Amino acid sequence: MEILVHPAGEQTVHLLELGTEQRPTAQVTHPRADLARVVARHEREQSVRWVWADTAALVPELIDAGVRVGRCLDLRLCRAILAHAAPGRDWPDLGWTAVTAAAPPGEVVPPTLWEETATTQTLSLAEVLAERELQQAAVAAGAGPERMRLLLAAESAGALVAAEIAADGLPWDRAVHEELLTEMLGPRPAAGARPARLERLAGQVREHLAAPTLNPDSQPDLLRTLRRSGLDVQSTSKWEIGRLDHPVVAPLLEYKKLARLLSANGWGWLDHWVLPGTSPDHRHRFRPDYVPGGVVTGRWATSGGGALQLPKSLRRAVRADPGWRLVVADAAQIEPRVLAAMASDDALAAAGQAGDLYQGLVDRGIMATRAEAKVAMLGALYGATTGEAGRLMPRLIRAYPRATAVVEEAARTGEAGGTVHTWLGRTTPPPPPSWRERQSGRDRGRFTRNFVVQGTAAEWALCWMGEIRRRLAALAPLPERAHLVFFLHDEVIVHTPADMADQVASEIRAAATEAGRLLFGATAVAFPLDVAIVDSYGETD
DNA sequence: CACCCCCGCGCG
DNA sequence: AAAGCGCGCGGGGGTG
Repeated sequence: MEILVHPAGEQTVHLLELGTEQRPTAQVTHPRADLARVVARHEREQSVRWVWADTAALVPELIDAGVRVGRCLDLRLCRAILAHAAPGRDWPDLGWTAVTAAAPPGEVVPPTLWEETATTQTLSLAEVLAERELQQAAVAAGAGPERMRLLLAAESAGALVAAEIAADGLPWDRAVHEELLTEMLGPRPAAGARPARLERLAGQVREHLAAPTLNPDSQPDLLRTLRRSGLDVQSTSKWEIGRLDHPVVAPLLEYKKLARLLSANGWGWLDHWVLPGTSPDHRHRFRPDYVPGGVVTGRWATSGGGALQLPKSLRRAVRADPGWRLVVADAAQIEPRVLAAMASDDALAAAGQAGDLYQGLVDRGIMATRAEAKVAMLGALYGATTGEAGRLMPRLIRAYPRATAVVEEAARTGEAGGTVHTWLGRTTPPPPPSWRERQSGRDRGRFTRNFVVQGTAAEWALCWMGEIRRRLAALAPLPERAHLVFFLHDEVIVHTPADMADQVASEIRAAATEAGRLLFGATAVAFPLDVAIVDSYGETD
């Protein structure tokens, strides 16, 4: 059954059973403080799909109260998908344009910001009910109602996962992180000062360039100084500097690497984003602020913390609690596999059957080396026309005409100003009316080409995670339940009691197969994972 | 001072 | 200095 939850102000909350004929059959009003208890009772008694405007606005208080829900429908996220899929319908403005950014931990948020983001509070019950009915009508009238329902369910499950990861946090070993920083940068400096190692490197750079006042953090200053030293560079990128023959290259590249580490994940980041866990025998926790559906293609984004850019060099600091383990799983070559399934390309499916799809291309004599196979495949997915990828393209098209036709077709549609959609029906926004003035058709074509694959891969990942979440909930009750703690496009980390790690690993594998079946039915495409059971994320590099 | 853009680099 | 997609983030430096 479906129950709509609608907070009315700070004090009360309405619960409405949604009848099969889309009309509410029973409405109950509770004090807001009772919400978690009421939700928990329903969860115990029957299988419920909760329907609400905004998961991020409701679920954290349930989690705080120790209550987890099985399924939901997040109307705000569904609206974002449906408004693009059915642009002809008359969608009222509900103030849902912006993604809700949660406050970083410990941050004092100005009240005005809260007022701007807490837009769902102002909606009336009637508006939410009307929205729900509009959405159902749009789904039913759409090109693929079944697929769209799966997408909306998966997107909503993602919102639950994101809320739970924020609550549970990624276990983080502060001491390991601090050791790494000290090792690479030197001891923690006074606020605003450069760490010793960086200061030394800056000195070497200034010396090699005979520029005693150079600020290596200033791109204009650095570019000017390099050119004045007779170095023919157009930028200060490490790519370009790396091919120079000059004694400044080594210290400068090292400086850039370490300066990046300091500014992105230094002591400041650690203080701000890694906080004590809820229990004394826990490690600290990094709580990523994921934004489900934050990317046009349907990938997640982040808003603060940079969880999706966690440098590999720091992954050693991600460590399970004592008595717990991390199960790290990533989907091997998910984008080409998804493409093979979309195109029913049995030849490409067969190449990926044994495990490594790129190696499969080599074994079949299509490409000479694995590196070549990867470059060619990524080139096809991204729309490469020149260089090595462009040169290899004809061989790929000849070997896999069905799969390559899917992305070529998406590119042609985009070049002509059309919209394309993913397997489950997420649609590109239309190009703005004046797009040709600012963007070439080729640019738009590369975007739509990649959209269908990146977006469908994101759908697979959502189904995978939703299925993992469902299976883990069935495995054990809280608080000893294994739980998702990290997500990175095609990779997950589950934090699990050590004695359940093997079981968790096999559930994660089964979930991957199930995700493929949910999206594509009986497909010839395999969705293998690389799975590792470790104490530290760094062990998987 | 707040705001915005550019650049460069981390991730997939 | 990217060929070839999608992002977030921080620092510098300019503008109002």
